[in-house]
Amino acid sequence: MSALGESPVLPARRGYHHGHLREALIGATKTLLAEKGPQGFTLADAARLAGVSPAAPYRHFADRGALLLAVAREGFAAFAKRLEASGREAASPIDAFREMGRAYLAFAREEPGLYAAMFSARLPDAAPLAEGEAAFSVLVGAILNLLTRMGAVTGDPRDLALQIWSLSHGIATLSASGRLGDDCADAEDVLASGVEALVAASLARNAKIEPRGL
Amino acid sequence: MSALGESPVLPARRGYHHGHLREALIGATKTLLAEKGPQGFTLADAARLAGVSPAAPYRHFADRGALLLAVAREGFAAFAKRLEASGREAASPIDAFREMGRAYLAFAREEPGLYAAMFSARLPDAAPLAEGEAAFSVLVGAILNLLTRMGAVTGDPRDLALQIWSLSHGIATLSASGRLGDDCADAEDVLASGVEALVAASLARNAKIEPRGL
DNA sequence: TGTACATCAGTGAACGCGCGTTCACTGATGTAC
DNA sequence: TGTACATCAGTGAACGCGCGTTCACTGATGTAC
Repeated sequence: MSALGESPVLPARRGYHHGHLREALIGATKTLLAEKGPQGFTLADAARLAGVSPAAPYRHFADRGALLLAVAREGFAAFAKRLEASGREAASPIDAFREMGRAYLAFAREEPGLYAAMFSARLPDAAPLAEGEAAFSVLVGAILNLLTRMGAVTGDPRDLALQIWSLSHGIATLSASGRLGDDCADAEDVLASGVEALVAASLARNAKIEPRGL
Repeated sequence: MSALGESPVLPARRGYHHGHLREALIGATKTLLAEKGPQGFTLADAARLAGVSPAAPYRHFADRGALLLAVAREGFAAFAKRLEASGREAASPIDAFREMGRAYLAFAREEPGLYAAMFSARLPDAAPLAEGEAAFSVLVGAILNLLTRMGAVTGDPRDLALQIWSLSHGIATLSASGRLGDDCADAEDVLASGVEALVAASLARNAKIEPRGL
C-alpha cells in the first residue's frame, strides 16, 4: 500500500542491484505460466514482473529459451521431490503408490502452465533433461519397491514404468484440456484402477505368479 | 516450373476469385502445423501459402482461432475415420484392436502438429468438440465389440475407454516430445501390452470371469 | 440473348502492438594497496 | 582506514520484425427482367 507499488510477489530489491534476479525471473516465469498458460509467457513480461528492465534478463540467461529451460529444470526437480514425498507416510507400498498417482495429478492440476512447459516439445539442446530423467527414476524406484515387496523376482520395471507414466501423463493432459470432465476424483479413479491393472499384468507376466492381495 | 511459381501445394487459382479458399486455408494450416509445429502457425503464413492477401481469410473465418478450430474439427474427423478403418481387415477383434492402437500412434507420429493442435488447450467456445467426441466413441465402440466377443456381459466400457485413450495419448505425446526414445516399435509394444492389461483387468472386474485367450 | 445491378470474394495498404534482442551507458560492489 | 580502479549488474532507448486485424476498394459472379 506504499506510494509506488513494488511488485507484491517478490521482495523489494535492494537499490540498483537486484541481488537475486536470476531466481526472481524464474519465479516470475512460473507465475506467468500459471496465469496465462504455456503460450502466454514472454521475456518482457517476466522482466516486468521482476521489476526490471527488459534487457536485464540477458545478464543471466542467453535468451528466452534458456530461461524457459531453467524453469523446466526447476519444475522437474520440484515434481520429483513431490512424488518422492507423497508416499512416505503410507501404510503399505500399494497405498504409497496410489498416493504417488494422486500427487502426480495434483501437481499437473495445480501448475498446468508449468507442467505443460516441462513437457512441451523438444527443448533447445535436444538432449533429454536430466531433471526429467530423475523424476522418471523416482517412479521407477517406487515401482521396483512395489514389485519386490509383492514377491516378484523380475529385474527391469522399465516397461511398466513407461506404461504408468504414459497413463498418468495422458490423464493429466486430457484432463487439462477439458476432455475428461472436470471432476478430478474421476481422473484419480481412472488412474488408480489403471495402474492396478498394469501392475497386476506385469506381475503375472514376469514372475509367473498369481497376483494376489492387490 | 513455370515462370512465376504458384504454390505447388494447391491447384492454381482461377482468376481473381480463388474458388476454394476455405478448404485451401485449412490445407495450408495443416501444412504449416506439420512443418513448424503447433506454435509456428500464423494466419498471415496460411494466407501466404494459399496465395492470397492477409485479409482474405476474414471472408471465411471470424479470426485466427476460428480457422484453427476448423482445422481441429477436420483433424478429428480424419482421425476417427482412420481409427475406424484400421481394424477392418483384421482376423480377430483382438487383432483389430491392436491395429487400432497402431493407427492411433501412427496418426500422432505422422501429423504431430495437427495432433497437438487438436488436443491443445481449451478451444474458443469451451464446449467439447463434437468431432472429438465422435473419435472417442469409435474407440468406445471397438471396446464394446471386443468385450462382448469375449463374453463379458457388462454394459459401460467408458472407464476402460478413458484408460485406453489416456494411455494412447500419453504415449503419443511423450513420444513426440522425445521422452520415450525414438523407436516407434517400442511405443507400439508399450501400448499393446498396456491395453492388454487394462482389458484383462476390466474383464476380470466386470464379468467376474477368468480372462482367457487374451 | 443481352444488359443492369446487387452481391460476393478478393486486394493492398495501413494500423497499433508487443515482441526478442542489442547497444552504449551508469550506478553499485568489492578488492588491492 | 581510505582511496583508486576493475568488474559486475543493472538502465533505458532503440532496432527491426511480423503479427492479427481493419478499411475502403475493386474485380468477378450470377440473377432478374
